[in-house]
Amino acid sequence: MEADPSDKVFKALADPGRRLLLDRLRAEDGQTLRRLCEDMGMTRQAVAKHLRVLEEASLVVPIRRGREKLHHLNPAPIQEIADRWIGRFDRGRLRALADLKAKLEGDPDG
Amino acid sequence: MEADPSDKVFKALADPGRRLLLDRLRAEDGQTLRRLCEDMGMTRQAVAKHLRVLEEASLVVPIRRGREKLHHLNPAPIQEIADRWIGRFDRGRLRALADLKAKLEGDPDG
DNA sequence: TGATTATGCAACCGTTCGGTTGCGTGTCAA
DNA sequence: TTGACACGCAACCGAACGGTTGCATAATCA
Repeated sequence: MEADPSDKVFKALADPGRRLLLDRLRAEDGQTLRRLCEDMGMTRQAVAKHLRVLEEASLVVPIRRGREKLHHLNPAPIQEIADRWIGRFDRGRLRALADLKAKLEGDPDG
Repeated sequence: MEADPSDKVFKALADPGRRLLLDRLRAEDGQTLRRLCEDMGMTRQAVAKHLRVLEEASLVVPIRRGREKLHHLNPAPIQEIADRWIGRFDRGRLRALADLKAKLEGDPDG
């Protein structure tokens, strides 16, 4: 039902825990699940679920190394969103905000 | 519990319907609720709920005009995310993707 | 005034989400 | 070979989500 491929990325980014995981992988790439569980305040299985969501959004690429699974960050989908989607709201439109503020202040009854 | 002010923005962007509403407001700013309901495939109340989420994320600013409510797009929070958060995953890191691909291809067993 | 229009409010409902517990499987090391 | 370690799988649970229906309220117009 959902054709937009970037939808998974948006949904994956919607959770603060998952954003934290991305931050941690950015700080140190290729960490193991056990390692990523530290200071997350939740069980290993919960973290594994979050990582799975990130994997399905292609934000994290897992590499099996013997009995452990190294998680690698893939920033490409985020850049894609920044370029394709957020780029639409370019800085030129930010001028509209000033206009809006002026309108709000000059027309207090709404 | 959630201190991050940008969390609401991420969550608001997580729904494709809400992203569509932002797109429509980008195409034509200051639309009424009734207008925004057209071709959304859901009831007015559902659209109103989505708009409320966008308002609480400061992505949409409503202005009452008599009995109707004009919805104005505020791209600032999106730019904020693009600058503050997505900016961390700068293009320099995209080189890591090539390295990762090489690693995956050169080490097929994972 | 009275009908119509634009919106708000609230209860309700099925599904998804974030998290847990419990158990199974494969890998490494003594 | 045995035990510990890293991980996967699945059932379960409460809360949040996306959407509906029904009714109330305020502004406009004939």
